[in-house]
Amino acid sequence: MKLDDNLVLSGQCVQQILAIKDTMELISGKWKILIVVTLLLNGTMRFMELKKALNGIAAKKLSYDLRNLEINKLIDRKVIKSKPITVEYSITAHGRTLDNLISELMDWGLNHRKEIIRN
Amino acid sequence: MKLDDNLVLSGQCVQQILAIKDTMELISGKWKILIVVTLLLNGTMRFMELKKALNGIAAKKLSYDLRNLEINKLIDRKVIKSKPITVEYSITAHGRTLDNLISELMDWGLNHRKEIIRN
DNA sequence: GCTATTGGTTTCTTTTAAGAAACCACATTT
DNA sequence: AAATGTGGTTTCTTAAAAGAAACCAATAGC
Repeated sequence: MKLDDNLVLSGQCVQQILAIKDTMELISGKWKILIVVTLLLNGTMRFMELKKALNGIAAKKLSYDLRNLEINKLIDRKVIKSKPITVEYSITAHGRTLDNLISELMDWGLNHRKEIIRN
Repeated sequence: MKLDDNLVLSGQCVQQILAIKDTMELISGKWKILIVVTLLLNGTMRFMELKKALNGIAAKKLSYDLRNLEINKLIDRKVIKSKPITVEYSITAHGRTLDNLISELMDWGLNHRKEIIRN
């Protein structure tokens, strides 16, 4: 019976499916992946620089997403004791490991657009 | 000035960023990627089979997501004139091109878990 | 004393995603 | 006649994500 097969298959790859869910949770949302890409492209940036580069993001969303990315060790937050105080954000080594995934997202998206337009 | 540099950089890769957004829109949500993975693992499946394999999805969500995936040519919907009527869902050739991306999501997620647990 | 800059926080509102439950047409089985 | 299986739709409710606007502390410049 097919349903049993499904259950068996699902049972065999719980870890893999959880891994996919984990990744999706981390990168999904309207701004998170764009924040990462912006930092990858520009290197170290300050809060207001990011806000302007991301054109349209609310300060609340930016600080919220930055905190989330920091908790997950994808970006680094460094407070500079200047006057007024400035804060520098940059990608961590672990964050940089997202580049393959981001390339894949990009390549697939470009190809998908062709596929959808074609027909 | 740094802000100008950012604007220039952003200007140079509008297409790429749009491609990333496109892909994210297509795969984000709680169930869509799981539907694709389930169909990749099991081949052709009927509505009720999918519903049971996805353990917990509401019929409304399943039919909504299936329609969305079909519109984007990732899955194929085939009505079989049996009694009672049955409907078969399967991945299209284009949908199958998601496998690299899915592997990348999985690999990154597995590695991320190690990274987070480690420290 | 007034205004601007920096990096936020707080509060409130709107939009979007998701879930639960009931319903439906059609056909078969009991 | 009633129940069952199939593939949904409809309606209502809840939860989560996102946006807008006001506010704030510290400091500097005018």
